[in-house]
Amino acid sequence: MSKRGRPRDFDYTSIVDVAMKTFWSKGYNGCSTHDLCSDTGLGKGSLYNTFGSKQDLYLAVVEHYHETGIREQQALLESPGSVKERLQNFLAWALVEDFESTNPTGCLLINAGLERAKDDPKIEEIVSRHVELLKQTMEKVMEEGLRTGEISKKRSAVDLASLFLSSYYGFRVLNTSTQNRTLAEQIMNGTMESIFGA
Amino acid sequence: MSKRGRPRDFDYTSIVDVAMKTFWSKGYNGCSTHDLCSDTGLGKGSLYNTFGSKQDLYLAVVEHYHETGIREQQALLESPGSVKERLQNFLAWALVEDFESTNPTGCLLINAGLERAKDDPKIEEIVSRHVELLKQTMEKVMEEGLRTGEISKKRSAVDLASLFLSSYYGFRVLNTSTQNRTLAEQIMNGTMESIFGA
DNA sequence: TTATTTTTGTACCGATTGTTACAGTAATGA
DNA sequence: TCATTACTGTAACAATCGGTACAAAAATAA
Repeated sequence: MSKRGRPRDFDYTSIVDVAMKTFWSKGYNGCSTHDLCSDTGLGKGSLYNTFGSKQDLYLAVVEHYHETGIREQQALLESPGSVKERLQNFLAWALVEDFESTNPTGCLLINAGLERAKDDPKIEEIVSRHVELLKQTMEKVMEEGLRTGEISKKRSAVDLASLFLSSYYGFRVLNTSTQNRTLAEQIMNGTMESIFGA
Repeated sequence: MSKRGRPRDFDYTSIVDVAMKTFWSKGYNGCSTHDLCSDTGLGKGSLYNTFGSKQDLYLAVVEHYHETGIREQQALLESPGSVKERLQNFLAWALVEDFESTNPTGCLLINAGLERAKDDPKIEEIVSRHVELLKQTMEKVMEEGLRTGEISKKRSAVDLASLFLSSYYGFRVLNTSTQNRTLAEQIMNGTMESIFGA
């Protein structure tokens, strides 16, 4: 007695995934419901029946981006290998995202935070949650580095994580805005040196 | 024989300044020509006769933001006082901008870079130019710090400037997206420690 | 004054905005 | 089969989009 009536002939998550790329490349205000329909292949009826509104769909999209993103980031930061290698890999992954990905350029979460956090508290909540989780993971990595001596002491894990966090987000923004690969590599150098430098 | 005909009864720069705040708080796609007209008090005739198009007005706005911004930033970084004080003041200024300003929150240049650089090469050019100038100024400051010994050596001025640059932009983005003042202060700590820490 | 030039406000343009209404279709449980 | 339920596609909605046309207004140079 659970499901009666015609079942939908598309997969919810696949549609969210397609809509994600549309929002990602055009922005929230920069794309229309027509764009979303033609990209997903859905009619307006199905789209609104399933997601309610453009705003709700965007919410589902950003939530989905957050979930897959934080998993990927945590995997990179908690992988085997030295702390230095892991942080290096993290930045290298971001570099690929910003310069060589088949996905739209940049970080959707940053875009969402800047374009919509002010107008949509739920977006601000997701972004804050993501940042908090990422920062906590970074703190654990820094603690490990301090414990093993990979990071020469004198700084707290919180300070180190905060620095790495902000540098990472600046990295993403500058990559997207200027597409300057030389600068990107200088930032990677500067960031790694600031943590592991003699 | 220079100027004939009815002179406009508004000040060009003042209008750019008002339009700046409209674009700043709503984004390029998020604000309409109607918004711009009602905020500036201009009719559509005057607006289009003077600026040509929404895109052109936005360009003038971003250019204006760049010019006044880079001047302010350079003044902070080249003011008298120790290198440490100057960098501290720079971040403190950004903190005020993001949490206590009467202006719209955040950095218009970042917004412009993320929302429009991909679609408007002229926007990308302004952002790149601004970042390059800011970075050069930071490099000079770092060189001075290294020369005087305020910054304990082993790192190049370029690496130091790149780090400070990315951390600064991440700072702005996180402030705007999460409005988390505790995090902001941790980032300031972490960034300053990474440069001046023992 | 008069001819010229520019600005200004208003009306208007077709296109697009996000959203809804609804008839038609397709699956279900009884 | 049949009543019920849900999904799909199309048409349409008022509102708004960026931009233009144009006549009235206001200033100048002569």
